[in-house]
Amino acid sequence: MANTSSRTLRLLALLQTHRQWAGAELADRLDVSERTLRRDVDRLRELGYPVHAARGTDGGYQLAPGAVLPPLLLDEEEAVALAVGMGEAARSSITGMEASAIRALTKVVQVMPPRLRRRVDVLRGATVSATSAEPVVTVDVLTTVAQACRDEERLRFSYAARGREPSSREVEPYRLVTLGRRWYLVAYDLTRQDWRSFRLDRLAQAQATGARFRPRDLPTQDAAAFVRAAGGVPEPYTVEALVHAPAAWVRTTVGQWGTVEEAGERSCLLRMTSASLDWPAQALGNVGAEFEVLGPPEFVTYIREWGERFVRAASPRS
Amino acid sequence: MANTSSRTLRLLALLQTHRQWAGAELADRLDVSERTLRRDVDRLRELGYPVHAARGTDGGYQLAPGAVLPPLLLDEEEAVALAVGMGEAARSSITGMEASAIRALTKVVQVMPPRLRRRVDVLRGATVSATSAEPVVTVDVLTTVAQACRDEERLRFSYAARGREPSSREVEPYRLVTLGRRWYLVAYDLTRQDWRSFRLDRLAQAQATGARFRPRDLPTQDAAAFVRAAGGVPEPYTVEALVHAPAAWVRTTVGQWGTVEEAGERSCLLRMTSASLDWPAQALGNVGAEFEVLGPPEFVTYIREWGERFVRAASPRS
DNA sequence: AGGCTTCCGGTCAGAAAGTGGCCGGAAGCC
DNA sequence: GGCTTCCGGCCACTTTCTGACCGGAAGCCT
Repeated sequence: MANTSSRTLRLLALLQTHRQWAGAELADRLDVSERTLRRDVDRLRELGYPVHAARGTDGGYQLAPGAVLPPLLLDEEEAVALAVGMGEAARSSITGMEASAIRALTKVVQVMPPRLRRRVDVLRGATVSATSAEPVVTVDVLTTVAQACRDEERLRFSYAARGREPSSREVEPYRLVTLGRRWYLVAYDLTRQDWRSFRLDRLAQAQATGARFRPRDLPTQDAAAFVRAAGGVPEPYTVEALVHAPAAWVRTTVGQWGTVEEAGERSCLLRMTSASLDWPAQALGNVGAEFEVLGPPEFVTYIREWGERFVRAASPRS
Repeated sequence: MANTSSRTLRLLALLQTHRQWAGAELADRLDVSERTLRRDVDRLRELGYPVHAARGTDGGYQLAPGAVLPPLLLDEEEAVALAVGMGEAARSSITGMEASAIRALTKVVQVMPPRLRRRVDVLRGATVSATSAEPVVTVDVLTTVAQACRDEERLRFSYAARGREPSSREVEPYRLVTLGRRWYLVAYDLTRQDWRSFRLDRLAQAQATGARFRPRDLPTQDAAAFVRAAGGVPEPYTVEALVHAPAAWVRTTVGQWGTVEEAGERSCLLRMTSASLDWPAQALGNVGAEFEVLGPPEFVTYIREWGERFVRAASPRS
């Protein structure tokens, strides 16, 4: 405990929690002489972390942004917040960020004591939010699966295919794919002796067996393509509507969830792809402008019902 | 660089990126003998990080969850994802988690090279999503303000009060408050010689001056109460509706964004507080059940207009 | 300007680690 | 039983770490 490396780490932790630290204070906390503290600071600098020092009456040390990212020293609360936030980010975020979000998530969850993990799941449950009532993928499932893909370890889990009893599976995980706001695992099913795709929200008790394997070649070029091609996976809807508002405005409200094309002077064509209809409906409601639904027919019905329901809700009853 | 502490850290980093590592492999990467590696592992264990070791044909070392959270070693991508995710989490999440989310966010941002910070802001811009077109608080503003509160440092910024020209302010920051999906800073304004609350999305070029101060006593008990009491801040709406669906169901869809009370056998009373009306409208739409809006009147109108708009949108035009 | 506080880094000598090599042992897989 | 892997004691040697003392430089305040 009175180690040098431990002290270096503690110093870094201290520098991360307060912006400014007086030398004497730090030396005191670390229980070393000030001379040694100065040497420790030097050590940090040699490791690439730019510790800034100010002299004078209220001088002190502070950690500045630099070329290398120092190890983050989080407390439990922060770690939980991180896990919850990353779970959310991975699920619904900007294309290209999911992978990094999951990597970060995996790193925290891997070292989190179980009691913290439980807290994460509880909090995530509370976050399902109003956006839609889709089944949630637990952090545990998400991270063990991601980890197994990364480390090329076999995976055992129980899978409840649509309407069927849950069955136990053992697979060689290949890739994690996100499609239409859902997560899928592409894997080689060892009992079925074939490639399969699994919806993560139907998967439970995921566990890496520890057995390593050499990844096989996927028949399809691309894991995402495989999921799309694999039967049984519901094709997401592609919704089209003509919105009577400037394209720029629509673009800012809808953000990245759809594509917008100019159509005439004050109108534009909005196209959104989603596994469910509630999401595009919300988006259109948010735009706040007049629009016409072009398709698909289900969406027309959906919007009409929603509209009628709202009109009824706003009419006083006897 | 050939330091012991640096090596300990690198070992930890390696253990975080792969679940399983063979001893020889690790020794090789760290460029030490296997004996020393074993000692390094021991060192980690002494520091409280439980490194699990398996013997036998494909044995190896792996980092297990333990009592202490080891420092997280993130790469740049992960750090960016973390910042984006935490920014989101802080803004819209479960009560009680914002503070930790912000602390975590501050820690990363503090050490992030500026170029990464820019990437974070770009990505956050893309996340505004369909939920609503509210102005976004930049990470920079959020973190410098949070940091200044924490470290009791004076803060200088430019503030654009409603409809007025931006003016420069110097304050003693007190507390960060989130209210109705918005962020406020409660601070003692040094030029005005009085307590003020500032909306973070109207605040720019925030910068800690470096001058420390001893926090004054806030006249109000609670910073949140102060913001609510402070004139000029628009009171959020409190929306009420009678939903004809089981309370449990409504609770799961609406999550924490509202309170649900049983009302009769198959109905419940849903109450939501929000700065804007679009949010509760979406939530009600999502529930998918019949409902009656009880108030306020603006919301009745809002729902009716939304409903009529949807009905029109679903009707074919000539 | 002068006094104060703070960080800075050289030198020294003793104390404490870290290091590789060697080896017999124990645990898990085939 | 044979293989592979981790384990940890021992030893001699090297390197680093540490606290104490110092003169110096930079920044703040009066």
